Amino acid sequence: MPELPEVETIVNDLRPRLVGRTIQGVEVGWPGTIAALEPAELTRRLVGKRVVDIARRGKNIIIWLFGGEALLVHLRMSGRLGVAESAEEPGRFQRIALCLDNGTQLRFADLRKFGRVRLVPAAEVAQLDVRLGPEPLGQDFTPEALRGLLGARRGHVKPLLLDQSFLAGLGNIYADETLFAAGIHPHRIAASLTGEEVCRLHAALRAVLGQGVADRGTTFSDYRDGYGQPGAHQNQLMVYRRTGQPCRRCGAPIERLRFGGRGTHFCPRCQLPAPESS
DNA sequence: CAATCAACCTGGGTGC
DNA sequence: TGCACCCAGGTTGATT
Repeated sequence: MPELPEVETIVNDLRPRLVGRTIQGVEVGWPGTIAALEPAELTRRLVGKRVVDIARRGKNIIIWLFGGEALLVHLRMSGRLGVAESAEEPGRFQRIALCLDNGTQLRFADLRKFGRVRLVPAAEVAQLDVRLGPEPLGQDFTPEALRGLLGARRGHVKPLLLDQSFLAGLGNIYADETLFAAGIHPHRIAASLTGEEVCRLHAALRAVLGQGVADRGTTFSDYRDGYGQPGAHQNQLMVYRRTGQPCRRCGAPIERLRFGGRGTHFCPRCQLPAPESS
């Protein structure tokens, strides 16, 4: 499900209902979600801890606890995170619930069980900045910065946009939509982009991700915001999962390619391949 | 460095 | 209804 705009929406939704709350209990529905940690051990270390902040880095959700540790949440494909009244039915796919001191619960649900909730020291949160590329909506992410990143790369631009160590937060939907908005064919070699194309790509990243946030994310099936509501950006998509349908700009049928197992959607007329490349 | 593939999981959709 | 596929917002590690 969740790429940068979805995770950003969830974090902003949760902040006012989570910060300042103290954890009073932990319910583990599926131990795989907390990986190596025993449920009893997690409970022991969480009960009594107060949430002091919540933040996003790439697609990671960082729930800061008093004392310096943090819960690092990754939603992967089908994870959901929200606050609900304790009295509400848990739902079939609930994996973890943190009981809070005001009668609500922070609930993590995940149909496919790929998502993870890990209790980590501050040093491990800091490691995110080593592992991940820059934030595409950040102040220091300038067209020049993007040009510098692309210049050394000989690979195709589409899979590069999905590489979290290259740029943090893009997933399959927004990568395809960004390349359409920039008018760049997904098969182009990154280092071959002209200065003008790099500027268009930079502007497209900002515009597409910004609109995704403004629309509160893209919902196909699993994604819900912090209140359990679907997003609205699925109505704005130009190419993603529109194979065979007419391009909303030029009318040509949208085509689909595959890069390392990931479906890639593009308009063959609005996103021309490089003249000499194949 | 670049690319592919298998794993990790469950469910929806389609064609026979 | 059943069954056999293919598809899916992600990441990691092995392999070539």
